[in-house]
Amino acid sequence: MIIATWNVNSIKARLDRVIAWLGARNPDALCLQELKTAREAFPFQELQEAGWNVAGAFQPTYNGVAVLSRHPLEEVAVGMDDDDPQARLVATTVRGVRVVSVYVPNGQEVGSEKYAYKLRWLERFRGWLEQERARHPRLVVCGDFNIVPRDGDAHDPRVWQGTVLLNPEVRRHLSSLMDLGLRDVVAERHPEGGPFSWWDYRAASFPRNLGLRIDLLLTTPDLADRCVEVFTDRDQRKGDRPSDHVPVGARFEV
DNA sequence: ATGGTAGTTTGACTA
Repeated sequence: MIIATWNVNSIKARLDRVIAWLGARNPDALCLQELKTAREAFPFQELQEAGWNVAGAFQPTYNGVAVLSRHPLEEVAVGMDDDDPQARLVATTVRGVRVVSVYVPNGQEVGSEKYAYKLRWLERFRGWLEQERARHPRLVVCGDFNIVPRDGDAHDPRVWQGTVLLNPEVRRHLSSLMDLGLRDVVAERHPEGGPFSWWDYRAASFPRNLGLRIDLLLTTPDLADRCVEVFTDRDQRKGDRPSDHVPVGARFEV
């Protein structure tokens, strides 16, 4: 079973690329982030015609997350609670695995209102995930965490230290999530750090490989023990109109 | 300290 995550930075701008990638990789589930479109304008028809079911949380212009699969999408949950104005979480069960697609707030700048929202969101997410995990022995949280887990996950940690993406406070929040009994399957196969999943569009960051690993798959131990391969599709940062993130995934023998 | 690019949208915001 292959499960992957990809921050596409607009599904409409990336639709051809996403459909081509789905056909080539044929994952059992793909988690998407930054759809940047209202439900009314989401390309359900194109994806359905290509064979993909969709469970999503939508809002115009910003955020938006989805899970795509050829299999039935069971027990869809949109958002952590009913009064969540930002579309940052969707969960569904695929072939007995609880799949959660998240887009953690970026936080913009330490000390800002957006950073306070990021920390509050992570706090709420921990509470939500604790309950979800209790209900689902096989669970994977996929998404853009906007947190650099280890120094080795940054091209130059000194440059990023103290930013919203890399500081002790956000790392404590990530550890707190993992303390619920979740494992970073990509990190376990790359103890030296990396591979990067995001490069800034600016300043020729990709050709200079000034990247970060911020797109993660956290799984319950049951799945982590069955993980036989992880991948980061770096080629998806190349060519015409790439996202600034690339797909990250894992194959599990279940 | 700032700017560099991209997407949505067509001005300003978010990343």
